[in-house]
Amino acid sequence: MDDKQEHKPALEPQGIGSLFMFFNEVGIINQLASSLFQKRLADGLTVAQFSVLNHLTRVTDGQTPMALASAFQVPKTSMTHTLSGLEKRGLVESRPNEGDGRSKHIFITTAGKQFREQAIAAMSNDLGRLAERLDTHAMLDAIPMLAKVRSVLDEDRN
Amino acid sequence: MDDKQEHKPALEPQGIGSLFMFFNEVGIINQLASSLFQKRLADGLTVAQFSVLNHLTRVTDGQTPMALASAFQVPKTSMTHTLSGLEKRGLVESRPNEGDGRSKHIFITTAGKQFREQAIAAMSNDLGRLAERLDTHAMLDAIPMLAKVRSVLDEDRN
DNA sequence: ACTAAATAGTACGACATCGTATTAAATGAG
DNA sequence: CTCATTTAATACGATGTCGTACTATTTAGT
Repeated sequence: MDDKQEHKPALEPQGIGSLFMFFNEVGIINQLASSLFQKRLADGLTVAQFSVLNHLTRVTDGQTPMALASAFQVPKTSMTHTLSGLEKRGLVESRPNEGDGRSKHIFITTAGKQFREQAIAAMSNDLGRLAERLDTHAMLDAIPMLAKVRSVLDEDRN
Repeated sequence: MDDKQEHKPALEPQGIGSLFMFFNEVGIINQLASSLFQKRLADGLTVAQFSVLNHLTRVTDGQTPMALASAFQVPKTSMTHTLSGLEKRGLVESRPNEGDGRSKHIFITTAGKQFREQAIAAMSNDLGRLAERLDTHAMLDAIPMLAKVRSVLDEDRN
């Protein structure tokens, strides 16, 4: 009787260690990739700011700050800070949200599009150099699994 | 003649986009996992500090700060900061490095080991809950690929 | 319509990260 | 042995991130 746990043993020690290893690798990859990208961004732009420009171009333009915060899973206050830097440099512009006076819409500007393209050009050499040494096929195959992990983590936090 | 680039086209646009997507997912997973772990760490300890305790326990004790910085791929100044917090709380202790007066060795203390075990216990519920919804097998299978990406990024930065 | 609760965004403060410069010790060239 | 170079660690400052509190506006319940 008492050899059975309440719910379940959570996870055998080995599995816990392996999951730690997984998140550990993810953390280091993020660190290294971010600092690599950072070096290619002119004018002191951050990776977070570049990601927003990228999102506005590749996914949808005219999003609200809140929608952007949700898309990147960062606190809204972080997004406010990120956007303020972009707006100060004229890479995005905000327009009022008719129908909701609390909110606004963020649009990428012509300068923002140019900046993004120049940044991507600067990064393409790095990506090409890395692609020679990486198993890009395995990386792309892993994207659905990563997306799944992401969405489970997202739903889990309350 | 002039329709050929200097080295190579770096990467076709589609491949670039996919790599961005890969690093994007990695970034968000890291964000969500870190904030989840953070909540379970008592006394305001950071994930970085917990990772060091974990490393000293699971890999090697008595490392130098420089070796730890290399293991986690963070700047040595970040590691100095991380360690100072751990030492202030008595979770690690430093002893002089006989044979090299510039350096020192970092050892986990009994309190540090206890803290780590308590933190892992606090996290195991979360990990178990997540493991029910995740394809942990696919995640573990991906670890070698992640390690490869990590090591290529590491060797690449000069 | 009216008031309470929810929501978008911001202000502010705490702090973790990291780049640059500095100090101290070890290494190497001559 | 001496001096230049390299290396380990730290001090310091800048800044990105994020939690808490606040304001303004919308939504909902009665």
